[in-house]
Amino acid sequence: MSGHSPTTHLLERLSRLIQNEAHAHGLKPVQWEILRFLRLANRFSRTPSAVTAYLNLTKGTVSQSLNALETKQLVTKEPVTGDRRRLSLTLTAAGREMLAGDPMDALDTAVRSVEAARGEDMSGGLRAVLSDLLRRRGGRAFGVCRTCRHYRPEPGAAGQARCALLNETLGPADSEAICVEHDG
Amino acid sequence: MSGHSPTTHLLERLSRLIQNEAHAHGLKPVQWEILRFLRLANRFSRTPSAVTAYLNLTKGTVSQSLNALETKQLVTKEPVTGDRRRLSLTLTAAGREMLAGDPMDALDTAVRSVEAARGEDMSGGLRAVLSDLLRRRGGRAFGVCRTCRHYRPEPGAAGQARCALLNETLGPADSEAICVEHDG
DNA sequence: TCATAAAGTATCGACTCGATACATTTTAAA
DNA sequence: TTTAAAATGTATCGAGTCGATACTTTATGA
Repeated sequence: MSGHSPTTHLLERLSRLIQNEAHAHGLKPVQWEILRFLRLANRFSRTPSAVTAYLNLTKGTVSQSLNALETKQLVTKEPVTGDRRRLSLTLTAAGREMLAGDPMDALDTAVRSVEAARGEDMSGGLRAVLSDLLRRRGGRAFGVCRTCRHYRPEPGAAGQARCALLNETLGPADSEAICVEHDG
Repeated sequence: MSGHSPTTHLLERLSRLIQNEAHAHGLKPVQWEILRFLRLANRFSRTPSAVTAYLNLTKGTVSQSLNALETKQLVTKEPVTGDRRRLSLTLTAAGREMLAGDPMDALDTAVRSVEAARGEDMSGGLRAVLSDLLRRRGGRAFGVCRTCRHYRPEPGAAGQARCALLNETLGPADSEAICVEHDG
């Protein structure tokens, strides 16, 4: 008997439920997650290798899944100028449309309603759990540009910034997007 | 851009991480979950249909997964006396041994450490989220015998009880086990 | 009794995913 | 500058996932 703590047990059950729900509209769980990542990632991070790192998948799975998404015309691939090994991924209009029917919206609704009703924000605890796990596994935690050590706000221009690592200018949208190069 | 709330996003990422970690020791995620369920379930609930309902899988997946677990000698199947359609599942000694190396122990460690450090118990909020989702989907929430409407404590005998639905006596271990028939 | 429901099995097809091998291109080192 | 090592992505294998569908056997209830 025995087993895991109540919270762990609930996370396991929620994880299963999330997997179960993620088969909607003819897409597979991983395909949904790739679409969600592409919606959130900045332009330096919309590549197969960033998807691989973020979702902790194998290169093979990502390559296959991207082919499936390309066939469904939800994502396009283009070569990157400057590095001929790389591909740049873009959500098509159909891809964004698909995200409007994201089955995970039900989870989001439940989470928002529970947090509002209980006056409790679980994100701090969950973020700590995720960081702990990723650190133990040696993975990167990722994060949005604005919180990165390479982030340099442009003095005078509100919302404008620069990435000191890639030496690229960042608009307001970039600053709030997920970046593979994020370094806390 | 935009997307889900921070908490939802973290639950999605944790779910992915949990899936990724669940490939240890030659078992697949679902196989691990079946082993965990069998460790927690009472004797009325160690059947393929209970596994199917609890994990929200299809009968086909459960049937296949149980065959795999039986081949690995982690689980045994026996016919049930009284209903010749049913099978009773039992964790073998090797199955319990396998659970000693459960990759989800890492999550449990992280959860316990974070909750202790922050003095925060997330189980209430997570339980509410899970209930909300299950209710919306029409699924049962399950639960342990002791909290069931059919639970009848045996007056005088500490820990002894009876199930009014199945008309069976329950020992202390049964009372704390998950039951498919659980009704809040 | 007899239709219906429930418990499991079997099969198909698309996808997941670790593992391995491979072709290109880039980067760093000698 | 040539060369070795690393990085990006693809291709293939094998076991498993999982919705869908069809089927068998056994219980149950009108």
